[in-house]
Amino acid sequence: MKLFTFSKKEHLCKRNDFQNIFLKGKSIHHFPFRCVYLVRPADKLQIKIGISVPKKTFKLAVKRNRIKRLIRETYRLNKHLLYESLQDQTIELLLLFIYTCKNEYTFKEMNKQINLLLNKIIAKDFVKQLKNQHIHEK
RNA sequence: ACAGCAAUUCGUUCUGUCGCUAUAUUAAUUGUUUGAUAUAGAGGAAAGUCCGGACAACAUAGAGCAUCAUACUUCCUAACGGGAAGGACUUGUGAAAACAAGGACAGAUAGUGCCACAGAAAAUAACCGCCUUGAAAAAGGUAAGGGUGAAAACGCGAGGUAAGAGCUCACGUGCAACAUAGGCGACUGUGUUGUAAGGCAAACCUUAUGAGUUGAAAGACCAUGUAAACUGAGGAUUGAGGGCUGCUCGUCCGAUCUCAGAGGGUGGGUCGAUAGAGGUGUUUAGUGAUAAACAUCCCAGAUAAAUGACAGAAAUAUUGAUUCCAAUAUACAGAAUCCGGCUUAUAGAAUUGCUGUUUUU
Repeated sequence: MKLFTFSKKEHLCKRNDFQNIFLKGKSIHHFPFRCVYLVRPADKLQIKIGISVPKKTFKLAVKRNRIKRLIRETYRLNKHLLYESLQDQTIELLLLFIYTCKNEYTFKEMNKQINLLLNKIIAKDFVKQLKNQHIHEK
């Protein structure tokens, strides 16, 4: 697998997925983001992400597009961190990045923050969480 | 040369690396897909969603009322509340001729209503004044003069009269009708006759013309699903109920019906949907909007939503420096069924025209 691609498979596309994330997901805060995540059992490692920039803080579509593209680009360049560390785990990981800052970040700053955020995510023990979820459901 | 106004056009460019979406070709794969190569990939406003159409649904003719929109003329257009050319009006400049700008430019003699303050009175109006009658109080006549106001008896002169008054007349002004000349027409010129107490329709309203409603989340097909399924109630041509226009009528459907309830499932794909009232160029017709003919081109198609990021160079502007340097900035803004307009936002650049100032000849 190539490292720096970002195709449609890795996008969140279904409306159900979004609803599920908002209903059941847990969140990590790392300024300027709020990251909501949801773990599901699966055959292989699969990571899907969505990006959301609220209309309240950025009223112009141009600015929202710009921020989305920056986040997507920085994720694309940093996502190998996630894949390398979670290689062996058989889970489906849904991530939703919500941009909460009111100012625009430059590429360099964004890159740095995304890097830190991904490291935070890696530190979580997803397998354990999955087990706990199963127990709760039962 | 500079500044201002108006109109039109454009609205950063190039290279490299890494990505995204679509299409075509090709290789692999049962297939879903994956790889490689090539090509294409936001705007003048894509925006506001304000008008007008195309398109689709509402089984199917229609009528009236209500409601909404429009309102000088002719033309353009698929259509328009848009545009072009013109007319009258208002405003500005000007001695005039003329030039420029502006817009909800039908009706106030169908009716109702309103007209702040001031003023006697704001629409069948007499306060002061003037005149007549009368002893007086008062009554009557009078719109010449005064005063108020945004607006008050058409202006001015003569006749006339008790005083006055378009009461009469001359010269003008406005309005209406008719005739006549010009113009397709709005309208303009001239003449005759009549008439003379305001304004507001961006108050209701009247007249004329137009509009069936909804809106791509329209709609069609495929897949999934026990899906024309279950329970209860209603109802028979003497008409329940329904047919996506607010009401009335008409008309049509009408048990494979309607209403209510409980519970379950889907919420995915393909089409619609990108070759069009298309673009570009030339010629012809027309004052012009625009139309016709010929040639040529194919030019975004996403769906939690592609069209990007980084690095370097160039261009332009500003600031600092002072001689080829440095720093900063590069507007408004992102397609979502598609077209034609309107409106609003917009750094900067170019062209043309007009006006002003300065310099030179």
